Amino acid sequence: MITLTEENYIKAIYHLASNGEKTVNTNAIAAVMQTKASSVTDMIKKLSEKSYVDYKKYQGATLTDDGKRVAVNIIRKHRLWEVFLVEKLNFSWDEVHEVAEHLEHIKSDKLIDELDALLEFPSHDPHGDPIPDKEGNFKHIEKIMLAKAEAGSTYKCVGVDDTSSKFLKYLDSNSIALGTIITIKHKEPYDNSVKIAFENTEIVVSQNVAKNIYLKKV
Amino acid sequence: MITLTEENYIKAIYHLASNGEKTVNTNAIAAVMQTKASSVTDMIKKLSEKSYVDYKKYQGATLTDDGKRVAVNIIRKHRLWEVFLVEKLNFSWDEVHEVAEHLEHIKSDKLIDELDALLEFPSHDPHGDPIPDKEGNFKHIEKIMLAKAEAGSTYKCVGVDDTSSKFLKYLDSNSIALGTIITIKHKEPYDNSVKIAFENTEIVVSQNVAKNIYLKKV
DNA sequence: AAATAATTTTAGATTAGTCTAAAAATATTT
DNA sequence: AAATATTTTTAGACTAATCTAAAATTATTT
Repeated sequence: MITLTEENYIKAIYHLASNGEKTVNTNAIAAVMQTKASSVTDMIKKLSEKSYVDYKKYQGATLTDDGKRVAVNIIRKHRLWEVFLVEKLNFSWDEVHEVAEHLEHIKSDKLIDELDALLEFPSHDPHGDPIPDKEGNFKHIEKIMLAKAEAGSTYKCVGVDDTSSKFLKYLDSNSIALGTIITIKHKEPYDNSVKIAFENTEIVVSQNVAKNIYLKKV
Repeated sequence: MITLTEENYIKAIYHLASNGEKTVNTNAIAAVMQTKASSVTDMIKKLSEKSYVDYKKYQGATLTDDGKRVAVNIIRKHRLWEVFLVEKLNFSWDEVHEVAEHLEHIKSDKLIDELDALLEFPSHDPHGDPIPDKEGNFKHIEKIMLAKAEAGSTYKCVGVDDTSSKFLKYLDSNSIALGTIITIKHKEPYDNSVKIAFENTEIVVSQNVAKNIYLKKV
């Protein structure tokens, strides 16, 4: 049996490992889990005993294949529920994350498989993130940060990194959504802001924003 | 903040109070919660401090208005999720209870209101139990136990008491469902079994079964 | 109304997850 | 390479929910 807390730690380790190094350090986990390093050490030991992570003292943690399987399954559930909330329950993309954080822990294979079918096997969630299939395979989409896009080129918006309500509402208020076709007009070296054009509009976005939008060349 | 465990105790007390006396004793709660009387005492004290139950030592517990409000809200969520599982995810009525036990604890008003709308504001769950509205009002259906129905009369099946998978599968295998029109052919005084007729069939059901089926005169 | 039985509560211990404060190990600076 | 800073771990304590065993109360029987 795996507890709710264990699942959340595994998920945190998975996310930390996927955007960066493969071995995850204690403080980083503590930051994500909003807890103290000492608590993380305790939990890592427990997860290590249960074979969800490999752990050597002072050397950080990495997920085992078993741990990865658990993480991907939770992510599958989280993203399917997000699609459900948007498609069937009229949630907007900035409202789904928190509720999905709870729904993702419900354990029932039939529930998830039928939900998947009801939604017609969606490949991406409302933020553009890929949804793993039953076996845990995802289609990796090649995408680049807006911050790294080249001036003069045109792209399609295919995802966001920050899924906080605040950021998504900012995008809404600027009419940027998944699928929006964006041309890079100018990259300002001084503050790394970027001038972009789409649908008769031209706006300048900060570096912070530019790092949280993913594009694909068109 | 109310914990998962507290919610489950409140629900248990509500159900125990609604089929019988208004004051619920410690051992009865322990039986429902599959725990020991001493644990129940501890929890009742805690719920009493939080004003969800009235409690005097050795005198059992009763829900306060606040406690009832919590209980009815959980029941609303439970029954809406059951309808969702049957109507949208192809669950059968014997599969829904366990999953709904978990889904009922997800806290989001928007989630439940939108779910209610998606299901077109159902009045009853898959077992015939009424679904409270947002304000906690349910329409009380007048119904009688099959065991108390009178010989010679005709009724419609409107509910079941036991929602265990075992019992519901028994009903399925005998083609008894909500809405089935049943005529009482004979009540056997020896063992309180009942001979019933419906749709070209005649079967005898035991007293145990007869006590778990609810009928309404037609 | 005693005696006995059943129920309920208390006292003290246990587990999961957390914390603080101090110690140990590793990394960085000088 | 020694000193300092940072990170991680340990030790011991705390809370929520549970348990066992014993004590207290209430209910039932004789």
